[in-house]
Amino acid sequence: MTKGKRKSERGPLVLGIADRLHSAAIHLLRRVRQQDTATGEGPARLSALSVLVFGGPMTLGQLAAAEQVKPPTMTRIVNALEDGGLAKRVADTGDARRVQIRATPKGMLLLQAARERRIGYLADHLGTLSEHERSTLGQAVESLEKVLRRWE
Amino acid sequence: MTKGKRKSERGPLVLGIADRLHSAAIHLLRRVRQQDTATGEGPARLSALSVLVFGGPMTLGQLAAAEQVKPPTMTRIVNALEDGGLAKRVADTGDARRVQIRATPKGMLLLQAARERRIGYLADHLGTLSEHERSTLGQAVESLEKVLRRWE
DNA sequence: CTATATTAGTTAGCATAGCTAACTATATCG
DNA sequence: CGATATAGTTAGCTATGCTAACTAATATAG
Repeated sequence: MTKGKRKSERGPLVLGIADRLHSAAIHLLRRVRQQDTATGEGPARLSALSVLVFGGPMTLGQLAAAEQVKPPTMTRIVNALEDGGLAKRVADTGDARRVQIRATPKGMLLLQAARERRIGYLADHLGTLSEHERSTLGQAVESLEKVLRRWE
Repeated sequence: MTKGKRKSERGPLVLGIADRLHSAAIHLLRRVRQQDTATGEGPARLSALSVLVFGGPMTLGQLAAAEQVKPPTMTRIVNALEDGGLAKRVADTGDARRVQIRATPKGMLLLQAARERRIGYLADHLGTLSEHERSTLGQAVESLEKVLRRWE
Protein backbone atom coordinates (compact mmCIF):
# COMPACT_ATOMS: atom_id res chain seq x y z
CA MET A 1 0.00 0.00 0.00
CA THR A 2 1.42 3.30 -1.09
CA LYS A 3 -1.25 5.40 0.50
CA GLY A 4 -1.51 5.69 4.24
CA LYS A 5 -4.63 7.71 4.97
CA ARG A 6 -7.70 5.71 4.06
CA LYS A 7 -10.82 6.95 5.79
CA SER A 8 -13.19 9.94 5.66
CA GLU A 9 -11.37 12.10 3.17
CA ARG A 10 -11.97 13.58 -0.24
CA GLY A 11 -10.03 11.09 -2.36
CA PRO A 12 -10.40 10.75 -6.12
CA LEU A 13 -12.69 7.75 -5.74
CA VAL A 14 -15.14 9.62 -3.55
CA LEU A 15 -14.96 12.63 -5.85
CA GLY A 16 -15.78 10.42 -8.80
CA ILE A 17 -18.76 8.88 -7.07
CA ALA A 18 -19.94 12.30 -5.90
CA ASP A 19 -19.69 13.62 -9.43
CA ARG A 20 -21.61 10.79 -11.01
CA LEU A 21 -24.21 10.66 -8.24
CA HIS A 22 -24.75 14.40 -8.61
CA SER A 23 -25.23 14.10 -12.35
CA ALA A 24 -27.51 11.06 -12.04
CA ALA A 25 -29.66 12.81 -9.43
CA ILE A 26 -30.08 15.85 -11.67
CA HIS A 27 -31.10 13.80 -14.67
CA LEU A 28 -33.40 11.48 -12.72
CA LEU A 29 -35.31 14.37 -11.20
CA ARG A 30 -35.52 16.15 -14.53
CA ARG A 31 -37.19 13.10 -16.02
CA VAL A 32 -39.53 12.50 -13.12
CA ARG A 33 -40.64 16.12 -12.94
CA GLN A 34 -42.10 15.96 -16.43
CA GLN A 35 -44.97 13.97 -14.91
CA ASP A 36 -46.01 16.96 -12.80
CA THR A 37 -47.38 18.95 -15.72
CA ALA A 38 -50.51 16.81 -15.36
CA THR A 39 -51.28 18.47 -12.01
CA GLY A 40 -51.57 21.98 -13.41
CA GLU A 41 -49.56 23.25 -10.45
CA GLY A 42 -46.01 24.60 -10.46
CA PRO A 43 -43.06 22.91 -8.73
CA ALA A 44 -42.91 25.23 -5.71
CA ARG A 45 -46.58 24.67 -4.92
CA LEU A 46 -46.38 20.92 -5.30
CA SER A 47 -43.29 20.76 -3.14
CA ALA A 48 -44.83 22.85 -0.37
CA LEU A 49 -48.04 20.84 -0.55
CA SER A 50 -46.01 17.66 -0.26
CA VAL A 51 -44.43 18.89 2.95
CA LEU A 52 -47.87 19.73 4.32
CA VAL A 53 -49.39 16.40 3.35
CA PHE A 54 -46.56 14.25 4.65
CA GLY A 55 -45.36 16.44 7.50
CA GLY A 56 -48.78 17.53 8.76
CA PRO A 57 -50.00 21.06 9.50
CA MET A 58 -47.35 23.62 10.43
CA THR A 59 -46.83 27.36 10.59
CA LEU A 60 -45.92 29.39 7.54
CA GLY A 61 -42.43 29.95 8.92
CA GLN A 62 -41.84 26.25 9.48
CA LEU A 63 -43.04 25.52 5.97
CA ALA A 64 -40.72 28.19 4.56
CA ALA A 65 -37.80 26.70 6.49
CA ALA A 66 -38.64 23.19 5.30
CA GLU A 67 -38.64 24.44 1.72
CA GLN A 68 -35.48 26.51 2.26
CA VAL A 69 -37.30 29.61 1.13
CA LYS A 70 -37.88 33.02 2.74
CA PRO A 71 -41.23 33.82 4.40
CA PRO A 72 -42.43 36.28 1.72
CA THR A 73 -41.98 33.60 -0.92
CA MET A 74 -43.96 31.12 1.16
CA THR A 75 -46.71 33.68 1.76
CA ARG A 76 -47.32 33.79 -1.96
CA ILE A 77 -47.14 30.04 -2.44
CA VAL A 78 -49.66 29.53 0.36
CA ASN A 79 -51.89 32.23 -1.16
CA ALA A 80 -51.89 30.32 -4.42
CA LEU A 81 -52.57 26.98 -2.71
CA GLU A 82 -55.44 28.58 -0.80
CA ASP A 83 -56.87 30.13 -3.96
CA GLY A 84 -56.79 26.69 -5.54
CA GLY A 85 -58.50 25.12 -2.52
CA LEU A 86 -55.48 22.89 -1.87
CA ALA A 87 -54.53 24.29 1.57
CA LYS A 88 -55.96 26.66 4.14
CA ARG A 89 -54.76 29.00 6.86
CA VAL A 90 -55.98 28.27 10.38
CA ALA A 91 -55.50 30.67 13.30
CA ASP A 92 -53.05 29.42 15.91
CA THR A 93 -54.66 29.15 19.33
CA GLY A 94 -52.31 30.77 21.81
CA ASP A 95 -50.15 32.90 19.52
CA ALA A 96 -52.12 35.15 17.22
CA ARG A 97 -49.05 35.98 15.16
CA ARG A 98 -48.69 32.42 13.93
CA VAL A 99 -50.75 30.92 11.14
CA GLN A 100 -51.14 27.18 10.84
CA ILE A 101 -51.21 25.91 7.27
CA ARG A 102 -52.92 22.63 6.51
CA ALA A 103 -53.63 20.70 3.33
CA THR A 104 -57.30 20.33 2.41
CA PRO A 105 -58.75 16.95 1.34
CA LYS A 106 -58.59 18.23 -2.24
CA GLY A 107 -54.92 19.09 -1.75
CA MET A 108 -54.20 15.67 -0.30
CA LEU A 109 -55.87 13.94 -3.23
CA LEU A 110 -54.06 16.05 -5.79
CA LEU A 111 -50.72 15.41 -4.15
CA GLN A 112 -51.37 11.70 -3.77
CA ALA A 113 -52.07 11.46 -7.50
CA ALA A 114 -49.00 13.51 -8.39
CA ARG A 115 -46.84 11.39 -6.15
CA GLU A 116 -48.13 8.15 -7.58
CA ARG A 117 -47.42 9.38 -11.08
CA ARG A 118 -43.86 10.44 -10.22
CA ILE A 119 -42.93 7.42 -8.15
CA GLY A 120 -44.66 4.98 -10.48
CA TYR A 121 -42.82 6.43 -13.46
CA LEU A 122 -39.49 6.11 -11.68
CA ALA A 123 -40.33 2.60 -10.44
CA ASP A 124 -41.19 1.49 -13.97
CA HIS A 125 -37.71 2.43 -15.08
CA LEU A 126 -35.98 0.97 -12.04
CA GLY A 127 -37.93 -2.19 -12.86
CA THR A 128 -35.66 -2.76 -15.84
CA LEU A 129 -32.79 -3.47 -13.45
CA SER A 130 -31.99 -6.96 -12.23
CA GLU A 131 -33.06 -8.15 -8.80
CA HIS A 132 -29.45 -7.88 -7.67
CA GLU A 133 -29.01 -4.35 -8.98
CA ARG A 134 -32.21 -3.25 -7.27
CA SER A 135 -31.04 -4.77 -4.02
CA THR A 136 -27.73 -2.90 -4.26
CA LEU A 137 -29.62 0.29 -5.07
CA GLY A 138 -31.80 -0.21 -2.00
CA GLN A 139 -28.73 -0.45 0.20
CA ALA A 140 -27.21 2.62 -1.43
CA VAL A 141 -30.37 4.61 -0.79
CA GLU A 142 -30.10 3.69 2.88
CA SER A 143 -26.55 5.06 2.89
CA LEU A 144 -27.74 8.26 1.26
CA GLU A 145 -30.44 8.63 3.88
CA LYS A 146 -27.78 8.22 6.54
CA VAL A 147 -25.63 10.90 4.87
CA LEU A 148 -28.62 13.24 4.76
CA ARG A 149 -29.47 12.67 8.43
CA ARG A 150 -25.87 13.52 9.34
CA TRP A 151 -25.62 16.45 6.98
CA GLU A 152 -26.04 19.25 9.51
CA MET B 1 -43.41 -18.40 -2.36
CA THR B 2 -46.80 -16.87 -2.58
CA LYS B 3 -46.01 -14.57 -5.45
CA GLY B 4 -45.34 -15.88 -8.91
CA LYS B 5 -44.33 -12.89 -11.08
CA ARG B 6 -40.89 -11.66 -10.15
CA LYS B 7 -39.28 -9.56 -12.87
CA SER B 8 -39.57 -6.05 -14.38
CA GLU B 9 -42.76 -4.92 -12.73
CA ARG B 10 -43.91 -2.24 -10.36
CA GLY B 11 -43.96 -4.27 -7.14
CA PRO B 12 -44.07 -2.75 -3.67
CA LEU B 13 -40.32 -3.23 -3.23
CA VAL B 14 -39.48 -1.26 -6.34
CA LEU B 15 -42.03 1.40 -5.41
CA GLY B 16 -40.42 1.74 -2.01
CA ILE B 17 -36.95 2.12 -3.46
CA ALA B 18 -38.23 4.59 -6.06
CA ASP B 19 -39.90 6.63 -3.35
CA ARG B 20 -36.86 6.80 -1.12
CA LEU B 21 -34.45 7.39 -4.01
CA HIS B 22 -36.66 10.21 -5.24
CA SER B 23 -36.73 11.83 -1.81
CA ALA B 24 -32.99 11.37 -1.27
CA ALA B 25 -32.20 12.89 -4.67
CA ILE B 26 -34.33 15.95 -3.92
CA HIS B 27 -32.70 16.54 -0.56
CA LEU B 28 -29.17 15.88 -1.79
CA LEU B 29 -29.49 18.38 -4.62
CA ARG B 30 -31.12 20.93 -2.35
CA ARG B 31 -28.08 20.77 -0.08
CA VAL B 32 -25.52 20.84 -2.85
CA ARG B 33 -27.16 23.77 -4.61
CA GLN B 34 -26.58 26.02 -1.63
CA GLN B 35 -22.93 26.15 -2.69
CA ASP B 36 -23.86 27.87 -5.93
CA THR B 37 -24.72 31.18 -4.29
CA ALA B 38 -20.96 31.83 -4.26
CA THR B 39 -20.97 32.10 -8.06
CA GLY B 40 -23.39 35.03 -8.23
CA GLU B 41 -25.18 33.31 -11.11
CA GLY B 42 -28.65 31.75 -11.09
CA PRO B 43 -29.29 28.02 -11.50
CA ALA B 44 -30.46 28.18 -15.14
CA ARG B 45 -27.32 30.02 -16.20
CA LEU B 46 -25.00 27.69 -14.33
CA SER B 47 -26.73 24.65 -15.76
CA ALA B 48 -26.57 25.93 -19.34
CA LEU B 49 -22.94 26.92 -18.88
CA SER B 50 -22.20 23.45 -17.57
CA VAL B 51 -23.62 21.89 -20.73
CA LEU B 52 -21.48 24.23 -22.83
CA VAL B 53 -18.31 23.56 -20.88
CA PHE B 54 -18.65 19.78 -20.78
CA GLY B 55 -20.51 19.24 -24.04
CA GLY B 56 -18.59 21.76 -26.14
CA PRO B 57 -19.98 24.50 -28.39
CA MET B 58 -23.45 23.94 -29.82
CA THR B 59 -26.33 25.87 -31.36
CA LEU B 60 -28.87 27.69 -29.24
CA GLY B 61 -31.51 25.15 -30.17
CA GLN B 62 -29.35 22.21 -29.13
CA LEU B 63 -28.59 23.92 -25.85
CA ALA B 64 -32.29 24.55 -25.26
CA ALA B 65 -33.05 20.89 -25.97
CA ALA B 66 -30.27 19.73 -23.65
CA GLU B 67 -31.73 21.88 -20.90
CA GLN B 68 -35.30 20.83 -21.72
CA VAL B 69 -36.28 24.44 -22.18
CA LYS B 70 -37.90 26.34 -25.07
CA PRO B 71 -35.75 28.48 -27.39
CA PRO B 72 -37.00 31.88 -26.12
CA THR B 73 -35.97 30.91 -22.60
CA MET B 74 -32.53 29.91 -23.82
CA THR B 75 -32.16 33.13 -25.79
CA ARG B 76 -32.46 35.07 -22.56
CA ILE B 77 -30.13 32.78 -20.64
CA VAL B 78 -27.50 33.10 -23.37
CA ASN B 79 -27.98 36.90 -23.40
CA ALA B 80 -27.24 36.96 -19.69
CA LEU B 81 -24.21 34.67 -20.05
CA GLU B 82 -22.91 36.87 -22.85
CA ASP B 83 -23.47 40.04 -20.80
CA GLY B 84 -21.48 38.45 -18.01
CA GLY B 85 -18.66 37.48 -20.40
CA LEU B 86 -19.23 33.77 -19.67
CA ALA B 87 -20.26 32.67 -23.17
CA LYS B 88 -20.39 34.12 -26.67
CA ARG B 89 -22.39 33.73 -29.85
CA VAL B 90 -20.43 32.73 -32.96
CA ALA B 91 -21.90 32.81 -36.47
CA ASP B 92 -22.38 29.35 -37.95
CA THR B 93 -20.46 28.96 -41.19
CA GLY B 94 -22.81 27.42 -43.71
CA ASP B 95 -26.18 28.18 -42.15
CA ALA B 96 -26.72 31.82 -41.23
CA ARG B 97 -29.83 31.00 -39.20
CA ARG B 98 -27.86 29.02 -36.66
CA VAL B 99 -25.84 30.54 -33.86
CA GLN B 100 -23.09 28.59 -32.17
CA ILE B 101 -22.77 29.23 -28.45
CA ARG B 102 -19.45 28.63 -26.74
CA ALA B 103 -18.17 29.14 -23.22
CA THR B 104 -15.44 31.76 -22.81
CA PRO B 105 -12.31 31.05 -20.75
CA LYS B 106 -13.90 33.12 -17.97
CA GLY B 107 -17.04 30.98 -18.19
CA MET B 108 -14.98 27.79 -18.03
CA LEU B 109 -13.12 28.98 -14.96
CA LEU B 110 -16.28 30.05 -13.19
CA LEU B 111 -17.95 26.76 -13.91
CA GLN B 112 -14.92 24.76 -12.88
CA ALA B 113 -14.88 26.52 -9.52
CA ALA B 114 -18.64 26.05 -9.03
CA ARG B 115 -18.37 22.40 -9.90
CA GLU B 116 -15.50 21.80 -7.52
CA ARG B 117 -17.43 23.46 -4.74
CA ARG B 118 -20.55 21.38 -5.35
CA ILE B 119 -18.84 18.05 -5.89
CA GLY B 120 -16.34 18.61 -3.09
CA TYR B 121 -19.12 19.45 -0.68
CA LEU B 122 -21.00 16.30 -1.62
CA ALA B 123 -17.82 14.20 -1.50
CA ASP B 124 -17.05 15.47 1.99
CA HIS B 125 -20.36 14.13 3.18
CA LEU B 126 -20.09 10.85 1.30
CA GLY B 127 -16.71 10.53 2.96
CA THR B 128 -18.43 9.81 6.26
CA LEU B 129 -19.61 6.49 4.85
CA SER B 130 -17.61 3.30 5.26
CA GLU B 131 -15.48 1.93 2.45
CA HIS B 132 -18.06 -0.81 1.91
CA GLU B 133 -20.97 1.62 1.78
CA ARG B 134 -19.16 3.80 -0.73
CA SER B 135 -18.42 0.81 -2.88
CA THR B 136 -22.10 -0.19 -2.86
CA LEU B 137 -23.03 3.38 -3.68
CA GLY B 138 -20.64 3.35 -6.62
CA GLN B 139 -22.31 0.25 -8.03
CA ALA B 140 -25.74 1.77 -7.49
CA VAL B 141 -24.72 4.89 -9.38
CA GLU B 142 -23.70 2.70 -12.30
CA SER B 143 -27.15 1.13 -12.26
CA LEU B 144 -28.75 4.57 -12.24
CA GLU B 145 -26.63 5.60 -15.21
CA LYS B 146 -27.83 2.49 -17.01
CA VAL B 147 -31.45 3.35 -16.20
CA LEU B 148 -30.92 6.87 -17.52
CA ARG B 149 -29.33 5.66 -20.75
CA ARG B 150 -32.33 3.37 -21.33
CA TRP B 151 -34.89 5.97 -20.30
CA GLU B 152 -35.97 7.10 -23.75
C1' DC C 1 -47.36 47.77 34.35
C1' DT C 2 -45.80 50.41 30.75
C1' DA C 3 -41.97 50.95 27.20
C1' DT C 4 -39.09 48.59 24.31
C1' DA C 5 -37.47 44.87 21.71
C1' DT C 6 -38.33 40.62 19.30
C1' DT C 7 -40.97 37.59 16.41
C1' DA C 8 -44.45 36.16 12.65
C1' DG C 9 -46.34 37.27 8.69
C1' DT C 10 -47.56 40.46 4.88
C1' DT C 11 -46.86 44.00 1.29
C1' DA C 12 -44.20 46.25 -2.30
C1' DG C 13 -41.01 46.09 -5.64
C1' DC C 14 -37.21 43.90 -8.05
C1' DA C 15 -34.70 39.85 -10.73
C1' DT C 16 -34.68 35.30 -12.78
C1' DA C 17 -36.66 31.81 -15.41
C1' DG C 18 -40.37 29.42 -17.57
C1' DC C 19 -44.14 29.67 -21.33
C1' DT C 20 -46.88 30.90 -25.99
C1' DA C 21 -47.65 33.83 -29.97
C1' DA C 22 -45.95 36.48 -33.41
C1' DC C 23 -42.09 38.15 -36.05
C1' DT C 24 -37.52 38.08 -39.01
C1' DA C 25 -34.20 35.91 -41.62
C1' DT C 26 -32.50 32.09 -43.94
C1' DA C 27 -32.82 27.47 -46.26
C1' DT C 28 -35.05 24.13 -48.85
C1' DC C 29 -38.17 22.17 -52.14
C1' DG C 30 -41.66 21.81 -55.93
C1' DC D 1 -39.36 31.67 -58.43
C1' DG D 2 -42.60 31.06 -54.84
C1' DA D 3 -44.23 28.32 -50.98
C1' DT D 4 -42.88 26.06 -46.91
C1' DA D 5 -39.97 24.85 -43.16
C1' DT D 6 -36.45 25.98 -39.73
C1' DA D 7 -33.57 28.91 -36.30
C1' DG D 8 -33.68 32.61 -33.34
C1' DT D 9 -35.57 36.76 -31.42
C1' DT D 10 -39.04 39.88 -29.44
C1' DA D 11 -43.05 40.89 -26.64
C1' DG D 12 -45.70 39.93 -22.97
C1' DC D 13 -47.60 36.83 -19.47
C1' DT D 14 -46.94 33.74 -15.10
C1' DA D 15 -44.36 31.67 -11.37
C1' DT D 16 -40.85 31.81 -7.97
C1' DG D 17 -36.97 33.67 -5.67
C1' DC D 18 -35.06 37.86 -3.00
C1' DT D 19 -34.66 42.28 0.29
C1' DA D 20 -36.66 46.21 2.63
C1' DA D 21 -40.18 48.07 5.03
C1' DC D 22 -44.47 47.50 7.35
C1' DT D 23 -48.23 45.63 10.88
C1' DA D 24 -49.60 43.00 14.63
C1' DA D 25 -48.66 40.36 18.57
C1' DT D 26 -45.68 38.60 22.13
C1' DA D 27 -41.95 38.82 25.40
C1' DT D 28 -38.87 41.35 28.31
C1' DA D 29 -36.62 45.19 31.06
C1' DG D 30 -37.11 48.61 34.29
